[in-house]
Amino acid sequence: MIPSRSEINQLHAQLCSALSDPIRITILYALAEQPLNVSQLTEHLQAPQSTVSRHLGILRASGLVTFIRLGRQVQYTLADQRTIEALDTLRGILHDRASRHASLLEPPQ
Amino acid sequence: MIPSRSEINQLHAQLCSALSDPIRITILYALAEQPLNVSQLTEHLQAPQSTVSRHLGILRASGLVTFIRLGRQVQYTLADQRTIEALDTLRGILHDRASRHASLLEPPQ
DNA sequence: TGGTTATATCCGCATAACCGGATATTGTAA
DNA sequence: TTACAATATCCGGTTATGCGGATATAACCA
Repeated sequence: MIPSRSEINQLHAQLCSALSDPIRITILYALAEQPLNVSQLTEHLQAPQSTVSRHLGILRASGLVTFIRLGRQVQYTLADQRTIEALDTLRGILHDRASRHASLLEPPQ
Repeated sequence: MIPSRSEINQLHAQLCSALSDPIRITILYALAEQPLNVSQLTEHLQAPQSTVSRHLGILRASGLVTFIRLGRQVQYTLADQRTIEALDTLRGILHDRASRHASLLEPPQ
């Protein structure tokens, strides 16, 4: 069954919406450095454990992270480095936007 | 004023959430080909005009598109080609996921 | 088994996002 | 001006998303 263009856009949008939360973005960048378990992420994010777990559930459901149980911890791993690539590309847009605004405040050379 | 990391992530998430709708994704890919006015987009999307206009408003607010009035039309343009770059990167993830699933259904070589 | 730790899920509530018909606004041309 | 075309905004209703305390589940240890 070949997915229609609109079905692809639907999935594409779902993937983007998994990225559209500051906590989830923070989690993804943290996991890009190294796999981490829920306690470590909770510590790093300074957010309630249930909140972190909920966001991890969303990232899991979207396939952006994988996890394995290690004893009583659950360790999460970034599933695909391209996620960071895409986030970095978008961050580049923000960066340029910011520096353009900043330059308006500077005196002309 | 240097934005904090969490402020950046907030903006980053806002940018992603502008991408997290199938209609807006379709609009962005269409504008990547050429600038289009609202009527042309409405025709292309086969959606109510008010819906298209609302989505364009969101893309405008997020800075992903720009527009100029040409007579009584308003022509929209993709603001930054990197938007498509990021979308394509994410689409690559989807693509690989799909072909991985598909290969499970194929008989082994 | 009983207790403790790590994580996930539940729940009620608050906020945000989407939809599309109806209406307002803006521009053009007769 | 009046009429029409193109676009934006309003409105009310529905659905999705986020929050975090409380609770359930799973694994480990004594």
